[in-house]
Amino acid sequence: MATQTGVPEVVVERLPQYLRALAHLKESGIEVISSQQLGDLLQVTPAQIRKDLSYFGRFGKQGRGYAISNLLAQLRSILGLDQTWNVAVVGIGRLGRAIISYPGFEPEGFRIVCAFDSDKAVVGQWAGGLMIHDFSTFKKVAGAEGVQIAVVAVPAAAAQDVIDQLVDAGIKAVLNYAPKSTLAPADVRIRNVDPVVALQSMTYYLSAAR
Amino acid sequence: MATQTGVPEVVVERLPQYLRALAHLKESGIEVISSQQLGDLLQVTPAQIRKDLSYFGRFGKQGRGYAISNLLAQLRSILGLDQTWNVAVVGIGRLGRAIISYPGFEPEGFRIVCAFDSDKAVVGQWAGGLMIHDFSTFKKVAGAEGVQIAVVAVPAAAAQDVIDQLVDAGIKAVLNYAPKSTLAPADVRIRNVDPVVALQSMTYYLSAAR
DNA sequence: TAGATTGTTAATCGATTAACAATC
DNA sequence: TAGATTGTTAATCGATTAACAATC
Repeated sequence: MATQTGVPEVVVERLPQYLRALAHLKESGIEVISSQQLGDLLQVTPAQIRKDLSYFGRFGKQGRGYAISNLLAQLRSILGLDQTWNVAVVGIGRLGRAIISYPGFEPEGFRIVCAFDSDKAVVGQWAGGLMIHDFSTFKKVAGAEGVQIAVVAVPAAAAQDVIDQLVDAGIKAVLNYAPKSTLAPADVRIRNVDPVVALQSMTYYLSAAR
Repeated sequence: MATQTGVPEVVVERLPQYLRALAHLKESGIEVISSQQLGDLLQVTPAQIRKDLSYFGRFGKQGRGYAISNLLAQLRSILGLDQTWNVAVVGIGRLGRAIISYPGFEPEGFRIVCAFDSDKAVVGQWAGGLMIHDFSTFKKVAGAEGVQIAVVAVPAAAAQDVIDQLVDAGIKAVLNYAPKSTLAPADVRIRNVDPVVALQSMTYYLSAAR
């Protein structure tokens, strides 16, 4: 039995970029695109696009390129975006409320179905149409709501503890807005959204002539 | 003359992570740390930490490790964080206002000094203590304010046009919140903050058993 | 001094790119 | 058919890791 190496994570992370560009092209009425043209658009080499796609199947036609509608559907299916995902938001402060109100999730199939906080003064209130639950009830409430993904928007000092409890409740995917690098078991995916860290690596290039 | 290869970008992007962990350790009163201990904390190999740091200098002591205060100061200096950076926010909708009000930038040395929008109904209003300028006046106003970094929070459809104009005004670093991959000259750094893209690569691992 | 840990070189690993036969 | 472009293999490139002499 051959060892299943799997698809490199860096490849999986590029697929949503392809998806977005293709969706945009489709809206413009374009029906077919070559790896060369898509590469020009995204500033990656055509070889990389073809190699990336080849991990998953053969989606193109020689001499012609890729049918955009078909490739879109294939990528959506590969990424698991042909279904709706139920999301819980933990930490309903200023940032958590902005996340709940952000209109960009729902059209992409991410439905925020419940909200949690551990501050008794906030629990029981409503935010963006959702009742705020006590975080200590996460496992029960999130389980009942079929939550598969958690968004963490708590203060840095609380982030690790919250993530430990999410892991304990069986959550396997966390979008972390807390400015803290956190640890989780290898089978739990964490993506950090951290504008300050993003800025801090750009200033390196702004300082002096580099 | 040897070709100056420069520091790999992936190394520069790890430095803020080191910085954050070290700042946290310092607050806990810890004064010295080995690459082994820091690696355990961040889940990277000690060899990687030593190699990364070696691009910039020799900051440790054999047999002992790194003096945290000193390493922090060195990293801050390397990243250009021993100065304040002036930031402009472009696009003052719901998201732009949340960014202006986000309390995490100022303590890290990123000062939001001006705000822009191109909607005449919004220009002239105030948001978070800043008057909203017409984006057509960006070059003049941002120049006068000494802006070095722009944050883009406009709709996807407007993002490329806005970034073109920022580049034209001499901006070399853009933090892009618009859900769109954008192009810019090689000497202009762009970092994308895009929670939907982050979610879309996690769902791959959630679908089926991978 | 003995023990620990750095800084750096060399080996390994994995990702990207180039090249081209297959084929639309 | 001639031209274009895929899918895939092999070559290249670059990043990570292991190993260890130097040295605190």
